[in-house]
Amino acid sequence: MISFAEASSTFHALGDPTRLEIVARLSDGESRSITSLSSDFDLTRQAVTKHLRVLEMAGLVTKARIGRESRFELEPRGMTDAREFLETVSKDWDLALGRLQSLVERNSDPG
Amino acid sequence: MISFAEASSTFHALGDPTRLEIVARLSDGESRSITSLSSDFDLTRQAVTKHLRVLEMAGLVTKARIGRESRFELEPRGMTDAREFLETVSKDWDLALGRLQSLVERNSDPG
DNA sequence: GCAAAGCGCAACCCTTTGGTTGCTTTTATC
DNA sequence: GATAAAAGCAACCAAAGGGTTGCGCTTTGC
Repeated sequence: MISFAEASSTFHALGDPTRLEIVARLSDGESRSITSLSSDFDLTRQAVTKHLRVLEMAGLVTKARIGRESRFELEPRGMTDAREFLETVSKDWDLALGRLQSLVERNSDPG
Repeated sequence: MISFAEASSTFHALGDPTRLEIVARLSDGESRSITSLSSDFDLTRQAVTKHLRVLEMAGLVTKARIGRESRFELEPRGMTDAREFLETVSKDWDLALGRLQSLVERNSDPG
């Protein structure tokens, strides 16, 4: 399982609208340069660069220098880890609710 | 589907270690008062209150005033929505990768 | 009815963050 | 080899975030 620290880092990276949209744009599996990504937003190249660094640190994208370009692509492992974290919490909840439910049924059972 | 704005709000709420742990502690399905939750952390009650407000705004927990207590419990819908968002992105990626894969196979096919 | 528990509100403080501008460095291209 | 494209680096700035303290309000309980 992914650690709490890693999970919160991943969620923090996804918790910005611009970064979330960058991730969504990269979900077509293709790599993009910083300039190319910047053209999608009303932001400076440097601002986008900073966002990409945050995503990279969280393990959500990977960077590759190709010629004079820095190309970024999605690292699906990061997202999978985050999903699994949420699934774990949800399962805990479901389980607890199930126990509660059976407890209620047992108590309301007049047998 | 959940909107980008909602999703980034949810991820932002989960992107803090303290808040993530609050969510985990509430995953047993039971409600807790602010003072009770505060005792789990080395933080002031007010600090925890602020975190709870962020979680509430993101739709991850619900608040209920009972007597002199404010009891919070997990709202699993918020987490489900976040999970579904990540699943969508992952599926897009898988799909794109599938297309890429079949393209490669077609081109390398000597037939 | 009074003390204490639980909470809300407001002010304040320091750090992080998201953004900018300006300048240098590396790589293509003609 | 000069020019332009792409990116990196550094300084700076305003706003948001996470935290605190202090005080007042409601509910409980003796």
